[in-house]
Amino acid sequence: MKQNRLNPHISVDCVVFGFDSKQLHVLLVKRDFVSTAQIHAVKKDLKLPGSLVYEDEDIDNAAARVLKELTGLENIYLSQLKIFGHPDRMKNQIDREWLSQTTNLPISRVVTVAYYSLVKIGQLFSQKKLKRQDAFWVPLKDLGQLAFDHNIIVDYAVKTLRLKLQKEPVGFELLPSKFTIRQLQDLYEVIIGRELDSRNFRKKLARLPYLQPTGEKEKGVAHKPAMLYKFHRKEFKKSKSGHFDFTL
Amino acid sequence: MKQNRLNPHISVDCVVFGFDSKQLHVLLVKRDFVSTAQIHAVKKDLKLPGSLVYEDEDIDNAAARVLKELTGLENIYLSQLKIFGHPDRMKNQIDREWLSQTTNLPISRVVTVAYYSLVKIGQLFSQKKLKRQDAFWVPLKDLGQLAFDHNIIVDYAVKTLRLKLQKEPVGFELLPSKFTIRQLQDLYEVIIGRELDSRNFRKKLARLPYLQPTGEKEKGVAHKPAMLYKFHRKEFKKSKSGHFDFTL
DNA sequence: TTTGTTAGTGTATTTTGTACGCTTAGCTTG
DNA sequence: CAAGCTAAGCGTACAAAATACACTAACAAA
Repeated sequence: MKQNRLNPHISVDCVVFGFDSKQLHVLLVKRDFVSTAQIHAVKKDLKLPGSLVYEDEDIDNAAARVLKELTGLENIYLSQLKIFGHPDRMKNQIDREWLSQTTNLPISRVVTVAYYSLVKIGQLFSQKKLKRQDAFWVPLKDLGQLAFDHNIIVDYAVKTLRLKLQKEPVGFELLPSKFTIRQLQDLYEVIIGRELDSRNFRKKLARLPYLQPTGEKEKGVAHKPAMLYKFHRKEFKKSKSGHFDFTL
Repeated sequence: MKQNRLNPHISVDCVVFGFDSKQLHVLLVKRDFVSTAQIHAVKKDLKLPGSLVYEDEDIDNAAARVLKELTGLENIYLSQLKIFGHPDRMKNQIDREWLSQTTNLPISRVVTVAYYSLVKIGQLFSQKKLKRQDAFWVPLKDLGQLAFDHNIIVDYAVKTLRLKLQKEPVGFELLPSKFTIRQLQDLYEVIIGRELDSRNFRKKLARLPYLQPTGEKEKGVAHKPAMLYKFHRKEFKKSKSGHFDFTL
């Protein structure tokens, strides 16, 4: 199943978000590339982890495989974001050169399927499985210019993340398994770009059956230590399958 | 721009929803097809309007073009739904035969980009531009078996429609430009699959700046005639760009 | 022991959701 | 032409949720 031919028409790209209790980051990989013209600045040589899919491979699987190959991340929930298929999205000469060098295939037009995902940042660097050391967390705020149309893809992913947050408590995916309320609130503030009242935030949380205190407390902080909480996935699923709201 | 080569790897398919004040319908087209083996039942020969994209064509444009070619529908807002790219999605022999007959291309694997859209049913049949008369509205409830993996695509589209309704007042797209509150409520009840209290429904509506009475009334009904309302798109956009909610 | 810093609780007010009953306008039917 | 049917449209009382705002508690560092 592995050593198949590559399908030179369809690729996948993954936008993986991480949160370090300060800001949102995106996982990028370095593009090794020797231009025929000149050597390019490092900033220009970052891209989303992505690649062509195999002729005989499901697209969703391809995304998971590529992410693993390029970053070592495994068993990550990837969600389809959107397809980017403008015929000119590869018009940049550098991009075309890179593609033909790395694939040895005649490339005419590549349609890419973008995926996005949320991970706890620790997960990446704690893993020994990192196959290549050229995967980086880059703060969303200073992404600089990426290869291909990857800036557009990231922008779209950020919007989608915000929308997603309007309906699902997806924030928990970005935090360690035990976290404080403050961490959760910081995360929400970063994503929605607005400050929240911590008292009302807590009040909302108190109603949730799927947020449970662990009994443990934070240690080594220079102030009153906070309670650590866990997200109970099973409880969440139970509570979710209830009513159904609508908007007019 | 038109008479380009077809890209035999990527197709588009459109799930177009319509509402006839009773139930939801999906727009389907007949597939003309002479099987080498036998003639198939009509039910089996319905499919979503869709086709391969041209080599040099933006995917979003392709969806609009195909929809127009197959159904006459034009200037419809199409939204990307999901990509369906399982390698076996074309394993059915009949589907393969049909494809190679209609395209005269060597087809190995086709990844399709599904789009969905909401239209007022009248719009289709009032148009003279209907190029082919083999486009039909079929009630969602009795779709029967469709070609390819189109049943899966429709199911996914229905789910997405429901989700969409949780965040945007997308219902107006399905009604004629002037409609009664009752029509709007019926629509919502069909989509969310639950009855709503009409008094509270009205109360919610009363707060919306973008729902405006026209002054006209229904005619020829065997009861008190209802006021006709309009959806004001500009007002809606204004009101939308305000706050930002989130879910925990 | 004092100081700085964040955790964590409480209350009053406003807004929104929910449940439910009655009157009104027009057509239909005897 | 009057009585009756049907859906429109309004109003009220109660519950739940969002919002605004102020203080005490626990720990580390100085």
